[in-house]
Amino acid sequence: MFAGALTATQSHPVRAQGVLAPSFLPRARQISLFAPDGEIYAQGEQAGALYRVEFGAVRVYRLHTDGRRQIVAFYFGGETFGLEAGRTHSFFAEATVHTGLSKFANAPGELESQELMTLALRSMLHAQEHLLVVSRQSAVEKLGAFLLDVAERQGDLDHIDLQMTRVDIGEYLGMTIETVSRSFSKLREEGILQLHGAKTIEIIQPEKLVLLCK
Amino acid sequence: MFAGALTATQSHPVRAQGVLAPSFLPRARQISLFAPDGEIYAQGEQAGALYRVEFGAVRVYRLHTDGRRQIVAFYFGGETFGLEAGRTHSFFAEATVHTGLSKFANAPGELESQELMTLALRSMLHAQEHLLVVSRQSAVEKLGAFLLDVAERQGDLDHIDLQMTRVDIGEYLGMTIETVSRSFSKLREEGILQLHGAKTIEIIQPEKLVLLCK
DNA sequence: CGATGTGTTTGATCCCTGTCAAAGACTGCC
DNA sequence: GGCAGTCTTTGACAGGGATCAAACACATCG
Repeated sequence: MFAGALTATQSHPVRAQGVLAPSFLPRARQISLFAPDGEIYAQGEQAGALYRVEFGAVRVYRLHTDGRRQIVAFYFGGETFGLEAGRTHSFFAEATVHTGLSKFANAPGELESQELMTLALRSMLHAQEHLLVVSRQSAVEKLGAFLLDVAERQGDLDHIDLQMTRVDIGEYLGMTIETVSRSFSKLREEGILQLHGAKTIEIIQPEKLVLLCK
Repeated sequence: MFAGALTATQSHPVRAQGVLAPSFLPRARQISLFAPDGEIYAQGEQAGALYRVEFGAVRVYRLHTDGRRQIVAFYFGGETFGLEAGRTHSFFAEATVHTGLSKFANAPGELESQELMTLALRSMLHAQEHLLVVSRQSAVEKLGAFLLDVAERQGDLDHIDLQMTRVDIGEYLGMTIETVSRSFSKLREEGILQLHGAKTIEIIQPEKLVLLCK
């Protein structure tokens, strides 16, 4: 699970595409590496650090009492996560693929900073956006909205590198992997997108996709 | 894509109930009254105030482009809402019944306060709780979880005064009014609850309800 | 107190998605 | 490069909720 830590190497600049390159945080000295499914933190653990994704991707989720998993967010390169309301984590965080993270200490007193407030409000906003997507009616629309979100966050509106499995997508959108797969097929059949392997996606007709999901 | 904001508040996990008399905010001088469906604020309007529900209930919602409405939160007596990430509201807020609100000024500079940060994070937590309920789970389970939430927030675990219509509940839980109604009937048939009129509910077997909804 | 309109319940039917099953594609490893 | 295991796709089927429709309760007002 834990994949050790790589010292030094401040790694590539990382595209700070819009989302939260926390310039206000102390510069990280090292990057921790995580293998796929590697645990970053668990529910109940002491919170108090922020993480920035240098490369790879992270899923943050919660477990239902019946064992089902609800993924509440994914984080990609350049994005920051880990902020918590209390002293302990109320979610689990894992890498979905080989992932590198910078860790920033975060003393409680610093919580008052304007930037952290912004981070908190954005998380709140994202949670609400997610709610709107999940409560959308059809499976194809959910998937489409998800793909548009990922494309925008990855900075390329035509090509997506899905750094996660169908299981992850299903648990994020609240549907089974079969339905996820069928929805992909439907979008492909309609000429909206093309799949080069299961995880490399080309959006052929972005306008059509936007129309479908909005 | 992020336009802005978020209505925050108190609710779920933290059972401070009725609390949330935000001592750090200036005391309100008067109570504004709203008729059922009365608009409190609209999407796009200037934000910058917090509201506390004195009596009645409030729905906060967003409109999908297809005209469907997604209610993201209800607020009852003693609870506070209206916090926004940006300068404008990204949601609509309306009274569901005859409602009284106290309004608190909230200058932008005050956003750094620790209390407001907590409010934002709790709001995020509530959104994610809501997500767990809405995605997955059967209609009966959704309704059950909703009723348990409301009962706890209203302070009486056995009696609920639903200050909203079936339409509101449906738009909150992501299902049609027919399904909401059928779910009520099912819970009644199983002896879990009893309805005195459509909006006055008595929970006969709270334990059974908890078991059902996990 | 009855009338009208709104809100709720119940019924019948259809379709989407979950479930079970199996074949096909891809990846990592030897 | 070939094998094994995992991930993905596709198919068949069933069930739950959406949709369409109508009867039933309830509130407000004349």
